[in-house]
Amino acid sequence: MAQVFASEIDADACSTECLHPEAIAPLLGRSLGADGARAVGDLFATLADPSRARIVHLLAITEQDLCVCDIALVLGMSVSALSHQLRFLRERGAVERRKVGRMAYYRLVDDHLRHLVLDASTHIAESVA
Amino acid sequence: MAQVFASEIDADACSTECLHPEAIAPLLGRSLGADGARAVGDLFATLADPSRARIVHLLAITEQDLCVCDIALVLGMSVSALSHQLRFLRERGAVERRKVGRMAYYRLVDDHLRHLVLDASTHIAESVA
DNA sequence: CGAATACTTGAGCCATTGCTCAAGTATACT
DNA sequence: AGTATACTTGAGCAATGGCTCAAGTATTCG
Repeated sequence: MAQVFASEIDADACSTECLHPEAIAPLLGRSLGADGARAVGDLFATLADPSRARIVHLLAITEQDLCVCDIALVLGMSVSALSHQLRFLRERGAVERRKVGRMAYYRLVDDHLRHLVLDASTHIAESVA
Repeated sequence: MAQVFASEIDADACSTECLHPEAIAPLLGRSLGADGARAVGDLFATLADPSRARIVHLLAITEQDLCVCDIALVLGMSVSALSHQLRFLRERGAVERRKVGRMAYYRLVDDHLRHLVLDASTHIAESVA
């Protein structure tokens, strides 16, 4: 298990009195390190933008793959903006492209992302009720 | 269930030929609308920054609440930067503050967020292996 | 009271980001 | 070949975000 540890603590950094050594001692090796935090941040950044959330959600509820033009129509986005975001998603391994003639069909390949976006949207729909 | 629907489709927007009406017809009412997308985006934006991911992760693995100074020490962040992020998290209902004298103790109150960050960090630790 | 501590907050800075616009590539049609 | 279609990409721009720095509040101590 590739646990990512925090960088070593600079114990003299703080002005002593406010610390609770007994509280933080058990946490010292377990906090997210810089690499892990960046990876977690990147994962959630994928869905942190409304446009990408809509794209990923749409692909998550679709059985077949969709061409850029269809996605643009359904979401009401410009083809250019969509293509930029699809590139972003593709570089992060979230979606895959299948080219047929001059069309490009995209589908969601990251199942973790599918569950995240579907859970989140139902969770939000409930809490708004 | 407060399902959020996409804005109505401007069917004439696209230059006809590339569309797959049979593919997009079943999707038309089910895509994430602007409000839902913003809500989903806000949820994931909470964890989309490495610093916030570390803060939320730390509070997620901690039973008791922690004072600002302790968090700053464990994460190696400046107190000011930390306070800004804690304010961000507090305004979104992710964490709560308990004041004792001149200290402020924070704890995670959003269980959805706790599961998200813990699932994500284990998921990432596995995939890095 | 005044000084120190623990935290908060506003201003400003630099980096990032999501978009539009214009141009570019690749495939299909005639 | 030439044009049209489907998508991609780079440049540039306005908006956002996270940080530092400095100042401010509130509580404690002497």
